[in-house]
Amino acid sequence: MSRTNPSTRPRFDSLQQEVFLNLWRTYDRLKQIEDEVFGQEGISAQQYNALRLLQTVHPDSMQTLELGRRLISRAPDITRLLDRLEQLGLLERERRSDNRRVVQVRIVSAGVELLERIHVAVQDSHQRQLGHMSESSLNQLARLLRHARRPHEDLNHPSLLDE
Amino acid sequence: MSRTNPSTRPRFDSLQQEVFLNLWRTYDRLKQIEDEVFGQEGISAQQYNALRLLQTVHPDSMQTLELGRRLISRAPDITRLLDRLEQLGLLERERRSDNRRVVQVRIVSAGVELLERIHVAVQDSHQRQLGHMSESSLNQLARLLRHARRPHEDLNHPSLLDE
DNA sequence: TCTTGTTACTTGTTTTAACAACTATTGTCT
DNA sequence: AGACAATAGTTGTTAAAACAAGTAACAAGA
Repeated sequence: MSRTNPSTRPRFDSLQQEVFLNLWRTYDRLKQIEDEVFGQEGISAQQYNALRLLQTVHPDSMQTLELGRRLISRAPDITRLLDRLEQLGLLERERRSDNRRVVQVRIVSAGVELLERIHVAVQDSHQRQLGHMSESSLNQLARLLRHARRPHEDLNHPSLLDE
Repeated sequence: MSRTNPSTRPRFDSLQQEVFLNLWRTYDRLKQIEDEVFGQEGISAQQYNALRLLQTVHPDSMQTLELGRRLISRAPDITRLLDRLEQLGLLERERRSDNRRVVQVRIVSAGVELLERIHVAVQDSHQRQLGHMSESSLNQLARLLRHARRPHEDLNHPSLLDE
């Protein structure tokens, strides 16, 4: 509880709590902005993220849990997330014959087209979210965020966000 | 798209996107840590937050939508959030006689006791989340997070996080 | 080859979240 | 006073998240 000057922060129990609450609120506010874009296409940010990952390996496929691990946000419900995208005709799944436990997931043309269709709107939303910050502030913020979560990342399965 | 050196970030469409994804992932990882604490008491972080706000005015009450506006994360479903806390016997609600549209919410003793009971565990979780960062890094991070969301805050209804 | 264990999902169930539509009250304008 | 708008919640409905338990397929050792 290294508070050198309590009078400046009377409403938090600790500096760590203050930072976490700021993180939570900032995420919530910024998320709302990009959710407007995804809402218009009828998908969620998490679903978009899954499609993006599949696009990086297209026309190859990726196995279900591997995809789940690489998502920005953890997804214990990866099966049904993919169910919905499959029902929308955005991807296809196939059980692998050499190991029938594994299900391979592949984005299909309608999925690629959706990504292309909303690409500009997504970029616009990121500008609206953070376009008011300088490049150096953004780099600094990214660095601090990575530092904040580093001890909590699974080193065996780093996300594409980790350096 | 002020990317001076694209080769260092080949996997993002923009610096703004990179920062937002880092924010999302960091929030997700840190949230998981404190959710363990709340899970043991059977409440959510958002519910805990509502109780905390009510505690700040205890033994006075606060009206429903005012409480909803002050939550860290927006809560369009504030009615049912309060329903659950009321069913747990942690708060009480009363329709105001001088304006029967308004419902006043007040934390009751069981709610205060719950907050006292888990206070230490919550503080511990914040230490586990961010205890590895220096005080100056934490202050810098808090400052950048406030800067990031400033244009998106409702100036008419600032949260207690805003300076 | 027959357990026993591990892996890779699936399913069931319960909470939450999000959005829209709806009700009850009060305020305002004529 | 009556009409109309605005306020403060509530309810209905659907989608998504979280957690636990269950199933099928493969792996490894006795």
